Amino acid sequence: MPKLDESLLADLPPFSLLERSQIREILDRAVSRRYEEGTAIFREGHDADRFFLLLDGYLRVVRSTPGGDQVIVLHISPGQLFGIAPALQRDTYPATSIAAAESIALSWPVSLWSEFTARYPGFASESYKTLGQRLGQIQETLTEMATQAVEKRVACALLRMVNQSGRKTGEGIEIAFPVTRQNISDMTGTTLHTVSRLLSAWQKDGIVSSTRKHIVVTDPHRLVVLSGVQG
DNA sequence: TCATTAAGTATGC
DNA sequence: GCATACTTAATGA
Repeated sequence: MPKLDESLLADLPPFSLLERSQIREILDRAVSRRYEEGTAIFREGHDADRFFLLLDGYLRVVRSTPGGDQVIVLHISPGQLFGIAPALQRDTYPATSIAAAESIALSWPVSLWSEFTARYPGFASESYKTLGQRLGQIQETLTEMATQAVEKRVACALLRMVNQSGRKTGEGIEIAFPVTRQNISDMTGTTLHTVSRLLSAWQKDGIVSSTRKHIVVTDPHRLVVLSGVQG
């Protein structure tokens, strides 16, 4: 187990109000683990015995329908808590978390949740704040799915990933983790064929540039226009 | 407008 | 060289 430094947590919202010594206590009780791309950190319906913090990498949060197809509910970026079933009064995980890229996460036993929220100022409020933000985002994409045409949904999905993980390159802003057409169709409720056609067309128009599992948005503004922000 | 089917090419371990 | 990712056209709801 590598030695963990306090500076890992000091700047993250759930810990930003804490003393150095408090962060040390929290870190001393954490387990750090690395996850290969494609690995599940935990699965929907399983016993929620731990909660997690993503230090590095990206996660897909996935729910499976009875029919067998899966829906990508949201993505987790570094610095975010996840698998916080105890905050939802649940004893099983409501969704599956998969490493979209190689990732590193800390985790603690759920038994520590009540202790953390009680002892550390700001931990609880920050946790519920991120939960609230996630709920809002899910509701937004839900109404988007119900009301918008496929092209707009795919444009929105790309923009969301860019906003969450985008890094600037020479040609534009690239999505920082591997994404397939299938992944995007799982986020937008369409087929990989439709996503492929849209991306091909946008590439021809100079809006995006993509290779296998890798997408760069070369003209974010036009993608925003396609996403149908009203105006 | 979009899913489905089907049949192909490209890419990377 | 095989599995996986991706492309494209045709058809029909």
